[in-house]
Amino acid sequence: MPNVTERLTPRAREIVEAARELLEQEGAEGLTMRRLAEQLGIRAPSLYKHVPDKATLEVAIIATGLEDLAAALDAAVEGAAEPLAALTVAYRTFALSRPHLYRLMTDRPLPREHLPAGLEDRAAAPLLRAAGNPTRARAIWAFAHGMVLLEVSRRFPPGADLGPAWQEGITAFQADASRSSRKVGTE
Amino acid sequence: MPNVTERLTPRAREIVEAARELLEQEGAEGLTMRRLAEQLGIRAPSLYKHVPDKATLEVAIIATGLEDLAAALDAAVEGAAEPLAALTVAYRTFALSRPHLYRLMTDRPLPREHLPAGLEDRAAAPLLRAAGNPTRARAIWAFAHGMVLLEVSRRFPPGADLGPAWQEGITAFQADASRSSRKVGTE
DNA sequence: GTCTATAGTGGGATAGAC
DNA sequence: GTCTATCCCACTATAGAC
Repeated sequence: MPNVTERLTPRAREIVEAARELLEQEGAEGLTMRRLAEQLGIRAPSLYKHVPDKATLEVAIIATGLEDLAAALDAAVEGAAEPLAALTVAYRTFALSRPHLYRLMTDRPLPREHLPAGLEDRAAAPLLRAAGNPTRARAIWAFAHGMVLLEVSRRFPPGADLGPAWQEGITAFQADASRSSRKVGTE
Repeated sequence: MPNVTERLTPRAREIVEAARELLEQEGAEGLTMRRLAEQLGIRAPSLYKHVPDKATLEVAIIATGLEDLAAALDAAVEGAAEPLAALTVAYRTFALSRPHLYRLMTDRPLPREHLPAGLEDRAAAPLLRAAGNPTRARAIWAFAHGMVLLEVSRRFPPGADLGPAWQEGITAFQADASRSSRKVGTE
């Protein structure tokens, strides 16, 4: 299983695209080779002429998701007055608009050996820049990730207003940023 | 499917206990009625004399996990000089020592109708007290939840030192707490 | 409380023809 | 590039005997 997004035949690309749609409509359990074939109007065994197995297909889906995330975050910081706030909003929007893809992307260790080189770094770069150092970037990522997952898993009490909670975290980390840059500069 | 932890026969309790162990050893996919029976030295159909179905069993597992979490957090705050720091440490310890149970507890909406009354509130109370208001409690919870999940999913870069990231978040929210209590008091 | 037998469903994947 | 036929696996759950 070599790098996945590269050297994908056009037909394979269509299959990955259909798989993403199916995943989003039906969730991870609904993503089966049989249903995917059905969505494409073919039989399941035909898929194996274009994709070696289901695991490879999932890696390809994850790769497209990371590409999209990187693009969304890049667009969000561009010329933003408050990069941290802009990034968290974009991150939340990304995740809530494709919750099942987001889960697939974060549920498991990244299949780094099978991802295009530099992709993970590209997706992480905007936040790393806004946060100033890896430690703060990780803390802020964790906050956003936790908010998003608790939101899509509907684990907060029903009716909880989450806007203020997001704002609370953003404010806390912004203040922390100025305080810690006074103290230690960048890491 | 009525409230689950109450009115469990002794044999049913043993089954739930074995299920928790199996879950932790094998992960959520390894928790099947067949394997559970095997662990107990019986056949799968025999389980159904004691437990109505698998969904009920999962709810019972979640309930025991919430009980344990509530107890761990209560113990952590008791007499702690820095309740917020103590709580995050206890939360992390809880989750990392039973990652699959933790996932099961947070993956999906809480089955509130089938949980003992007040259990969710009991588990949430220590953080709510330490945070001062629900909004901040939610933000801090999200931070801890995100850290824990990224940690157990091994999504951080390999070798990343996560102690500083935890500290960063704790510090940020502690500072935020004093600032916002000056401004608005409790919610 | 446990068993055997079994129903019913659905999954990933391969062989080989067209 | 797609098909049919098929294998083999695993799962939840029920019926009914002991």
